[in-house]
Amino acid sequence: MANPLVLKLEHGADLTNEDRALLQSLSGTARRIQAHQDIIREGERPENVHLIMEGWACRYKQLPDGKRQIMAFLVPGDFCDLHVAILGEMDHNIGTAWGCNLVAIPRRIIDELVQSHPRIARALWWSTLADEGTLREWLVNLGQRQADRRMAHLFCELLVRLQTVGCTDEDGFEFPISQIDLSDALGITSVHVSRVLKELQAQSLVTWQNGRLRILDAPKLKAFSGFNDRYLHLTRRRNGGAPSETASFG
Amino acid sequence: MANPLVLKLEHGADLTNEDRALLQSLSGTARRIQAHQDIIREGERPENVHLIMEGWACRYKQLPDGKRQIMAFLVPGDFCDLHVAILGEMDHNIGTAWGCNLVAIPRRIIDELVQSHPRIARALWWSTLADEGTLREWLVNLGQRQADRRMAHLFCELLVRLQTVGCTDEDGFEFPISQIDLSDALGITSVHVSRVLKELQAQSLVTWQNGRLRILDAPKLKAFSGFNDRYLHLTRRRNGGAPSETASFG
DNA sequence: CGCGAACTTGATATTTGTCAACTAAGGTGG
DNA sequence: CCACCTTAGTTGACAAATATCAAGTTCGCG
Repeated sequence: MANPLVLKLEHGADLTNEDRALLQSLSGTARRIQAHQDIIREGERPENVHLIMEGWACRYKQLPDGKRQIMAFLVPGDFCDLHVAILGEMDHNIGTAWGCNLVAIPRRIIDELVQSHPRIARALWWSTLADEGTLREWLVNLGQRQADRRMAHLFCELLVRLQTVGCTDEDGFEFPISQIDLSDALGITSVHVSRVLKELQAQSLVTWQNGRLRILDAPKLKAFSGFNDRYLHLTRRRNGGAPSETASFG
Repeated sequence: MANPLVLKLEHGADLTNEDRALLQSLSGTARRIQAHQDIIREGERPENVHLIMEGWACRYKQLPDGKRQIMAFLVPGDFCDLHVAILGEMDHNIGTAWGCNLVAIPRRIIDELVQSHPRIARALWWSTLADEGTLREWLVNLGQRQADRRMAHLFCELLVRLQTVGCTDEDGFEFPISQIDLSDALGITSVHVSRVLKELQAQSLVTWQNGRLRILDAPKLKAFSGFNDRYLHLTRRRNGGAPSETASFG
């Protein structure tokens, strides 16, 4: 099976075969992490860069009163903490939402790779900037859409992202997280998740059984939620600019 | 008066005097933009990098049904579109929330600066990553806090950010935006903004008159909203790492 | 002076949260 | 293999937060 990291980063830069081989070699020895474990905590300065190879993780913050907000779901091919070194320390936690295979890559390896391979450098920055775009869309989702559209929008996003890394089949994907996790991502209560979900299923938009989400009518679901995948920046548009552009920020 | 860009970027890297002089020279010829004008629109690929020197701008997305979500307020020292080149095109709009002085810097200039001055490169990436941290906190704000805390939290953030660039006086700052803009940032209606604001004023936390926001009791406001400025990454914590760290991603 | 945009206020509607009881499913020890 | 326990999910009744609608009010500005 193709490597999710390579599949993803193809969207961020024009990789060479050498680039691909190097990226693939990063994902050598994944280790298994159980569900609901923290991978990195707020305040830490991780020495390794963590890459998801399989399963689900999430970025989250926990408030003093116990409330929790999930700020991103991390799927295969996603980095947890690529550029923390520049910020100093983590300002949020990353935990598994379900069992997860992940690779810990020494920062030094990434640094070297980036210094000698400008396309990889660019692709990695692209992935960070695309994450930021996703975050912006989540903000719109929480701020402007009501619960049913909000949930539908998230499902659309996950479908597209998982398609990109080859983790879907024709009508859906493995989605083994709990309704409680989902409620923390959507900013609603788990009781309300249960009701809204029932509603989406009643409208024949999705089904979610045995940890598997089926998208019954993707176009309808996208229309319903106002989903447009532009913010994911998956379609590389030719950059007329000087060749320096690839190198300048790498 | 000190340059807001320099004041801000000091927090992102250990700048030399040469770095400071170069950054300062960027902000040469600001031009004035009226209130409620777009600076850059979704889908565009700006040729210049835009830097706010004075006034207020915001990132926002507009939904087909007319709803608008503001995703960030941009204040002096903030870039609008530093790294768009890597993403290809803007996935959101940037507009003035009020009159604004801004500088348009040719991308080539930035590219050259970054290639020859690693600390500046690092500081610019730092600013982008710190923006991302801010976005995450906004997500928590929208997802988990109710309207009064949410508004208070935003006020705290703006206070700290404006202090950083020398745009506050002892008890507040110029805040000439409309309640409608504020409502689009907080994800509530402007009617509700009016009510919540009245409440905050009744609690003697703030006053907002004649386009000027006074923070009457900052510690109380921070406690009330659960504000902690860690996510802004303004306090540089020493990075034990190898010197390569400054250069690796620059 | 009068217009229009922003803001305020009250009445009411809608969405979502809270609480509590119940059901279903998975794991563990006897 | 069953009794029991725990956790997740469901459902209904009710409460709280916020939205909507509509009618003022204020204020800058032509």
